[in-house]
Amino acid sequence: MGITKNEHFSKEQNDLAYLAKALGHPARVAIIEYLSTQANCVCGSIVDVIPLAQATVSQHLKELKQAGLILGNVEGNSICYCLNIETWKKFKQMLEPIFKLTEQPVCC
Amino acid sequence: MGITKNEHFSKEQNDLAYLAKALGHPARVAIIEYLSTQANCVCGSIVDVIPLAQATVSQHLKELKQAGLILGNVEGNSICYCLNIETWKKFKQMLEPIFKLTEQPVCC
DNA sequence: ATTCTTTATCGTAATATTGCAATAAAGCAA
DNA sequence: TTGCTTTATTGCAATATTACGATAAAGAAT
Repeated sequence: MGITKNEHFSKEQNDLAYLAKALGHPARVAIIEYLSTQANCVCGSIVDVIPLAQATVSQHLKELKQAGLILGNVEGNSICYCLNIETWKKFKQMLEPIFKLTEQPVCC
Repeated sequence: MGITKNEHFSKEQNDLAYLAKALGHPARVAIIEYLSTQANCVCGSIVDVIPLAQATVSQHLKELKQAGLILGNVEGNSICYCLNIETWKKFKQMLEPIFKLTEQPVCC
């Protein structure tokens, strides 16, 4: 059907899935990686860095913003984007219990 | 178009996106969390734990297997699933550079 | 005022995803 | 063998996603 049955799952499960889904496209990974390598917020260069049409990049930025993974501030003519650290902290916390298991010996 | 233009992005970016996408559904998050709370591999109870039809659960398990996030071994009548620790290690390593940034003060 | 730059939105087409009923396949139980 | 249990696969319908051209909106530059 294409529609996800969120209602059967916990808020935490839906939240983690939503963040993971937002990161689940190479263009959005590229945007996040680009932002993470810049010391400050990035104004107006994302469209030049991502090899997709401007409309498509804008759409991906919108999704990342909706998921809370990035922030966008209007700065005169252009828009400055940066990582939303608070959301990334939550993302990290949600994955940590599973990542912890990778430090232990394999069970089977 | 629904089709993703992978070829414009690096293998690393595509790999990370693929893992994130595999986790980008609450049912798949629920499956992973269930497996992560069991001490050993889980044989035949996943269908009872996930509130979706058997065919749908099977489909989600297939996607997780394809992404390498879980392993499935035939055990007589049923199939035993467990987390694929090696892939989770890679997943962790790929996210670590971004997660590291959450430990620093916000830039702007 | 007009033009340029930058980003968002709309409309559309192609493809992917989600979900389930029905059915198949493969082993166990009687 | 016959039936039961468990999981996979097929086929289908409904919805979501991806991508882009065209256009709008808003400020900057001339």
